Amino acid sequence: MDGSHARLERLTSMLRRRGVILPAFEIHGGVAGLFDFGPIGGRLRRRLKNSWLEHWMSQGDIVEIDSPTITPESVLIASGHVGEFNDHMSECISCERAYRSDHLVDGKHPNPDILTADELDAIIAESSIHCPSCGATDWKPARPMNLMFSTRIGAMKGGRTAYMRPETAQGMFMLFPALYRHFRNRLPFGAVQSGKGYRNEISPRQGMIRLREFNMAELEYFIDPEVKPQHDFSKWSAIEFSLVPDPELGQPLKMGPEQAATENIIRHPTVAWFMARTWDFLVGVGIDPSKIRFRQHEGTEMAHYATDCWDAEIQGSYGWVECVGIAHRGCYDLAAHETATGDKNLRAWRPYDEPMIVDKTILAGKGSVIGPVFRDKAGLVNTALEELEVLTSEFPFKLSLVDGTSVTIEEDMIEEKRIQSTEHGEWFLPHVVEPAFGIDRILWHVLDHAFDESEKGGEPYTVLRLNPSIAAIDVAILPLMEKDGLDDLANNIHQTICATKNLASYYDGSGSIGRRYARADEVGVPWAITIDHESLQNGSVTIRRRDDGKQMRIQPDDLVAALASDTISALF
RNA sequence: GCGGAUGUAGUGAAGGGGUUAUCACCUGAGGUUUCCAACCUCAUGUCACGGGUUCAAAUCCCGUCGUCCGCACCA
Repeated sequence: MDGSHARLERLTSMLRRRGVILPAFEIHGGVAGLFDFGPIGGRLRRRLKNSWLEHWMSQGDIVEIDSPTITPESVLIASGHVGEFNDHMSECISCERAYRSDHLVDGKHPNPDILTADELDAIIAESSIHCPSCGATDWKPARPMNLMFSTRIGAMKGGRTAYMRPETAQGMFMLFPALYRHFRNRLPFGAVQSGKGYRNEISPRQGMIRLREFNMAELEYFIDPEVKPQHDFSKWSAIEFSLVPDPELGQPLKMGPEQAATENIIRHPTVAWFMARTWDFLVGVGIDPSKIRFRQHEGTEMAHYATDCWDAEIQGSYGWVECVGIAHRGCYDLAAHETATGDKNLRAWRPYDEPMIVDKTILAGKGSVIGPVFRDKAGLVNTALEELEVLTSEFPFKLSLVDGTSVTIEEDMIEEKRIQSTEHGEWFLPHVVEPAFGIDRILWHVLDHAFDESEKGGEPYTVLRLNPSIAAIDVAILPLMEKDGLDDLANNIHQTICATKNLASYYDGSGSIGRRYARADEVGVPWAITIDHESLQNGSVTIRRRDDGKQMRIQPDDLVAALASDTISALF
């Protein structure tokens, strides 16, 4: 443990020293939970995000959207975040332990969630709630603990309360009608969004693991709950995942995704599918496969919206850390927004195989009687009669109208009528499966797993074994000496590479060649080229592979082409 | 949020009421060097922030902020 702690300190030091990840606002004293991505980290994160986007977009039925980070309060009330995030805490005066106030009054009130701080304090005092830890009954006043950053839209007094979004998912739900049109009314489809999320954590700790402003990347995949999903799991037939089910349901085991879905360990095949695709992504960006496991949320731990949730956890310097949450949210969100707004565009249309002929017997008002009796209310009466679920044969009876009044219906006012209609399908709320990725946590573990300490000539030697597809810098340009025109040639090559799409190089001419290799290795540059006197004669340069130090000569044009097409490894 | 520890160049550390704050590595310049942290010379850069005590504060005191550990919390 001490050894791994020391390694963690060396890693964090290196990340600061080399401009990968640094505490933000440091000259003003710093702010916990906020980090800068420096010249290496910024590009590294960009590439990780791009890999993520490409990974999901490659599926063909997924599009990218982007929505505001400032979110009106009503959206987050509907989604449940305002309630969830507005916990009150009560602190015991004698032992100073803090507990959630609503948990303390559990059982003393039918719905403790909705109580204000004063109401909570009143119940705690009246019922002389004992501290679960020390048994005392004296409590400090309940204090709200809002985990969202609040702000106001609009200046002056007329502003509207808003929050910085705690997740990007709501953006996708807001855009459901547009997505549904985009996909020509056909499920399943998905939308991804990658951006900032905000949570005003009480005490951010553990470096990049718990942040106040963080990079999240979420996918919402909308499905028809009545259609059996068709997923091809053959790609993972030989792979077994480490699965940790809810302890009440089963023991940890190793199993492929298809079998786990078949045996109902993973409750929905689409969740299994996204777990498998997530595994591919993580391994593809350089996470050690043996350090990935999927853990099922326990019933009590499940987020307010989820019906089944599996976290992809990655093992690193901080132990097992949740980096991806793959949740089956059911129709929770769309239903909540529909209820809150009354908007009917959050549904999808499911055609029946055969049109359905619906026979209905209704009580229809006789216009000649209803009209004169009820006059301007006659229309309302007719509507109410048609909507009656249970037909009565007792008269007279009271009929409630939508305007809140009620009228008395006599037998002679109505007649039974059979009507027949043909229904071709129905509107339903799609279900959604949501893989949500903490980009910063994944980036941290990519660095953690790539950080390789060894020895070279008796000296400690550090190599960041980043996957070339996400390494911040593709190639280091090293003139053997900065004279005789070697530096000019090196600079030309540097310019050419930087001007090539998706490639970045850096020029380093100071210090011995070994020192410069070491500097490049430390930040994970996969390739280094040196320019020597032979380069001046025939143009060729030496290319060195980071991971084994192997070298060969190559023409700069061929090098750029091979780098751009990612075929350079094949040359060795 | 509570308790404990702590904050000195980019990194890691030593020191400490007194005039120019020390060391190593790193970084930069020059020299040397024909491919894996070599060597020589020189140089840049630091006492977290704010207040107090004092003739004098980086040092003592208080507060704030940050960091680490424990408790609590953790879409």
